[in-house]
Amino acid sequence: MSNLETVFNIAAVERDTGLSKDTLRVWERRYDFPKPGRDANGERVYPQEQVDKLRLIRRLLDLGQRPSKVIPSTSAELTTLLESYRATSAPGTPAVVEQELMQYVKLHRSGELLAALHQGLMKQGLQRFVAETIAPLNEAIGEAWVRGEIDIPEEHLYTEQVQNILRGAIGASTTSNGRPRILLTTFPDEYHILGLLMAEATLVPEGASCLSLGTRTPLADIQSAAVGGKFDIVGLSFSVAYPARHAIEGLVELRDALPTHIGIWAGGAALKDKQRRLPGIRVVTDLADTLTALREWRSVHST
Amino acid sequence: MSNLETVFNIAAVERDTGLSKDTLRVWERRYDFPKPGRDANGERVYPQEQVDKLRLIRRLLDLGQRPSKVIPSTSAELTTLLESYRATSAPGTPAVVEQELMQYVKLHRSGELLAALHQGLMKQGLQRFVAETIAPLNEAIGEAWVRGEIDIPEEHLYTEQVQNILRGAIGASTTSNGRPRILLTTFPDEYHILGLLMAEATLVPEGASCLSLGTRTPLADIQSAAVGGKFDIVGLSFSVAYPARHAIEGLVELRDALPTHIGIWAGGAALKDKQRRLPGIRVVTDLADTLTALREWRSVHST
DNA sequence: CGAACACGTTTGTCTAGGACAAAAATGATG
DNA sequence: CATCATTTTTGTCCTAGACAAACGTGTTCG
Repeated sequence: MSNLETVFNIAAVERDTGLSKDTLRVWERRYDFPKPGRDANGERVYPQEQVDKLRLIRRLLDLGQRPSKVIPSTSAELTTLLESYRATSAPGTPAVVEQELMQYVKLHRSGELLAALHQGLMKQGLQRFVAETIAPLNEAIGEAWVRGEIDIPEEHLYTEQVQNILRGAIGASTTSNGRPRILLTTFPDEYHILGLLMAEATLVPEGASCLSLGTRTPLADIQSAAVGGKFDIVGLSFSVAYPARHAIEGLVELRDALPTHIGIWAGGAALKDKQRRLPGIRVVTDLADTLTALREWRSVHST
Repeated sequence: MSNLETVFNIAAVERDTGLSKDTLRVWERRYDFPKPGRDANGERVYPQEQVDKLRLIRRLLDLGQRPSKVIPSTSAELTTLLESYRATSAPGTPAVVEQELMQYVKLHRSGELLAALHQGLMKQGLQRFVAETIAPLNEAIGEAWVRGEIDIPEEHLYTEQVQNILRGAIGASTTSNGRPRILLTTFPDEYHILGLLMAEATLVPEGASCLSLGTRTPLADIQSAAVGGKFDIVGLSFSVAYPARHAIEGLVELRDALPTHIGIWAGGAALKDKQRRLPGIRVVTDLADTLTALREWRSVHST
């Protein structure tokens, strides 16, 4: 049996952590971490543990820490630090159901997971199910991922099951003539689709007609699809891992490329507190705010 | 609206064209194009026309052209070349329904597309719908893409709608205790999911219990998921675009990493005629063959 | 006491050319 | 014709220096 000792090249680490190749190299130069090995060709080879630590660091940077502070710490210290954030922020979200679902993910109980999700959907209805079950669960999964408690296949399994549930429910309640007409997609280097599906699941029951292009649409194509399809709004989703700077640059460029009568809504953790750098763009802070944005649009466009 | 002379920095060009910064710089060195200006800080500044030409080039590369051939040409010549692709490969004579669906894709009639797909599903049942409608349509879409008749957003739109339909239908007929237990996924650099969904839609009605991990699962994770989840079979899907050599290497490595009692099924256009280089792996030629493989497994494992 | 400004530090991205392996094209051989 | 070996093409990685934007800190002023 061959050894599948997991190592990563620099491109893979960029994908997994959201830290650019340039950043990874300059950190190595300045802070002496990460310290990858080299293969026969002199190219960097990152072991699993260093990638894990980089993910922890990335998470702390998103929380406002600075590289020089966190990079020298050990993984254990970083985990403690992350948990201290967790303690301060989470006000009353006990969620027994959430813990149960999380267990199914960790134990690969896909059957039970699907059944429990289905049950939640039936009980709460699509919108509440998404807002009260899926969204918090997403966050819990993200945190567990950073803490190394869950793995890629577990995250894949989770994403697949949620997609199965949400796409089924969206398909059942879809309308094609409602207003506004909303085009949903992501930028080319964003792979995460759950944000889009959650937005669609929130908007469709309100009578908006949503069209999702899935992930990874080039900017020029977003523009031509929006104009050609006579959409009122373009909705973009950014996961935590998406570099805020990229998001802002891309959004500004898109705003410039679209006629002013087409609105842009941008949502996701990467854009928290970035509204002031995004004139002409509606930053959607969470799913409830998505509904607020919808009401705003309708009150402005009612004649 | 945008100011008269819109210019782009290298990061923006990477976003807009999908060509990496490294590639842009090395082309400039080797082919003397693109030839961006420089700002006060000595950094590249790309004018609109060069970005437009880069997009044309990108498109031609996707169609199989090589950089050294196309980069020296003018934009006008490239446009002509692109149009020649449309003219050359005459489309065969696809079925009437198929043509109708294709029209919906081209015209962005997502509502009608979804309705027609739904109707097809109701009329034919899941298995026949997949084999007789979706599979040929997939091929027609692929050909139209090569001919330049459809674009990235149209392909995305198609993929999304088919996913909505198939996931809904699979969810409705899923069983969790059937045999064999099949794990479905793709290798890390394969993004296309429709092959997996079609396989799942074919197998689930036969009473197999399928678990899809979605796309892009690292080899080591496929291995641990297959062993940990006590699966009987691992199913991999490869789209036309997937390099056959990579597929073969990966499959051989996976075969080596899995215990012999776990079967490997590999399907997709990339593996046509490669069976003899893949000992211990069942190459599945099409959807009908998938059912044959299932029957084979059951007759061998019936006690 | 808080806002506004100036200053030093931190940090990410850009630059140049060199190098090399994977992929494609080409030629040779069964 | 198909398979194998060789050459050319092409994308990605390398090093190490530079600099502007973001950030933190200290100072001054209303």
